[in-house]
Amino acid sequence: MPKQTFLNLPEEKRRNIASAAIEEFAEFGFEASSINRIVANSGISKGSFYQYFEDKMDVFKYLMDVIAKEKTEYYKGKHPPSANLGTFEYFHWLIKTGMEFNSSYPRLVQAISRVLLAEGLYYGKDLAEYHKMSTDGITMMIKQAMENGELDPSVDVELAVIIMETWTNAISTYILNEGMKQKDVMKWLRSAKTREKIDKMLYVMEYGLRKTESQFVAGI
Amino acid sequence: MPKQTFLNLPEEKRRNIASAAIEEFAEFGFEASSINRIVANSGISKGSFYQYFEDKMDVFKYLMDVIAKEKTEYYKGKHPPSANLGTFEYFHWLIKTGMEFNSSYPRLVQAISRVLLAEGLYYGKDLAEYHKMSTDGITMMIKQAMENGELDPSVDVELAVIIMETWTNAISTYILNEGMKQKDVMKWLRSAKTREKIDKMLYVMEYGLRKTESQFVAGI
DNA sequence: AGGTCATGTGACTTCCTGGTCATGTGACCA
DNA sequence: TGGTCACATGACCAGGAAGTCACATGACCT
Repeated sequence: MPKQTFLNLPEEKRRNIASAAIEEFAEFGFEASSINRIVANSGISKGSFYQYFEDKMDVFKYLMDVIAKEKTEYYKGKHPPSANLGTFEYFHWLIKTGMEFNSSYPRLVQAISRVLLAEGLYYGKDLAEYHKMSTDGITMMIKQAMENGELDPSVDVELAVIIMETWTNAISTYILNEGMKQKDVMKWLRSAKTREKIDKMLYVMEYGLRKTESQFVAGI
Repeated sequence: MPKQTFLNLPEEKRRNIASAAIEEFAEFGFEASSINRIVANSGISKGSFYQYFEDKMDVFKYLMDVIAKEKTEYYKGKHPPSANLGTFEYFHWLIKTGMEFNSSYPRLVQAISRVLLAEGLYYGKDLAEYHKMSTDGITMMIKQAMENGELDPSVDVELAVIIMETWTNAISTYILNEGMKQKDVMKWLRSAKTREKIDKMLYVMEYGLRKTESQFVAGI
C-alpha cells in the first residue's frame, strides 16, 4: 500500500527507510513508534515520508507484505524432506523452516511479532485480516489431517486451531528472545540442543492433541 | 507505591480513580493511555493525580498490587478439593479457580493482562519482577512434582516452565476474549461446554508433557 | 480568632506528535 | 532556452501529552 513514489525510489533509499522503520517498531511497538524518528533515522524529510506512505499503519503493512513475500520465496526454495508427509510431520517442517527464515531477519520478525502478538491481540480491526489468514491456513491443515485419518473427525477443530496457534506463537517468542542473546543465531538455531528443545515443544503439542482428543472421543 | 495522600483518600474516591485507570488501560494499553483522560474520567484535578502517584507506571503497579492481594484473598477463601492433590491436579485447580476469580474482575484482569502479555513481553525492565514471581512459582511446582515422582528428574525444567506458562497465558487469553462476548460471564464459565474446553487444553499440556519427556528420557 | 498544614486546583510550560503546504530543485522534453 | 512535472524539503500548525506551581480551601489546633 505504499504510494507509487516510494516504489520508484532507488533500492538503497528504500532499504534505508525500511530498516529505520523496522528498528523503530522493534524497539517501541506500534503505538509508541514515532514517524518523526523514523524520518530522522532514514535521512529523508517529513514531507517525503507522506509522499511515500499514507501513515504509520501504511509503513507497517508494507513491512508485513515484504516479509510475507520473502517468506513465500524462502519456502519455495526449500522442499519438505518427503513428498508424502503426514500433517504433523508437515507442521513440524513448516515450523522449523519458518524458524530458520526468522533467524535470517531477526529484527524484522521481532518488529512484526511484537505488533501482531502484542497490540494485535487486542486491537483487531486493522490487523484482523492477517490473523484470519493464519487461522484459515491452520484450519485447513487440521481438516486435512482428519481426511488422512490422523485425527479423529470428532476433534474440536476450533480448539485444535487455538492449540496449534498457541504453540507456533510460543515457539516463535522463545526463539526470538533466546536467539537475540546469541552471537551467531543460525549456528545456535541449528545446534542439537536448540533443535531438541523445539522438537520437544512440538511433541508436547502433538501428543497432547492426539491423546487428549482420543480420550475425549472415548467418552471419558 | 502510591503516595500516602492517596491511601488517606475516602474509599469511594479511591475506587473512582482506580476504575478510571482500569478502563483506560483496558482500552488503550499502557503506552497509549493518557493521564489527562484518567484524570478527567475520575473527576479529580491533574495536580491531585501527581499528589497521589509518581506517574503512569505508578498507577499501573498499584492496580497490579490490588489484584495480587485480592487474588490471594480469594484463594485463601477457596480450598483444593483434597488435601493431597498431585501436582498436575493442583495446577488444574489453580487455573480453574484463577479463571473464576478473573471472571469477577474481567475489566481489571483485561487491563493487566493486556499490558503484561503484550507490552510486558518485550518491555521487560519495569515489569520483569512480576514475571519473575510467576516463573519462580511454576518452577517450584515442577520441582515439587519431581520430588513426588510425578515427573522424571531428567525433565528439562526450563522447558516445562515455558510450557506451563504458555498454557496459562493461552487459557487466560481465550477466556478473556470469549468471556467478554457473553452476557453472563460466570454462567458461561461454569457451563459444561466451557469447562470441557479448559479441561481439554490442560490435558493437552499435561499429557504432552508427561509423554514427551518420558519418551526423551527413554532416549528416542 | 488566628495560625498551620495537608490537600485540592487548573492554568501554564515544555515537549513531541501527526500532518500540511508553499517553495525549491533538477531531469526531461519541445 | 524555457517550460513542465515529479519529487524533496523543512518551517509550520493544531493538538495533546506529561508534569509543575502559585494559589485556594478548609479541618484542626492553640
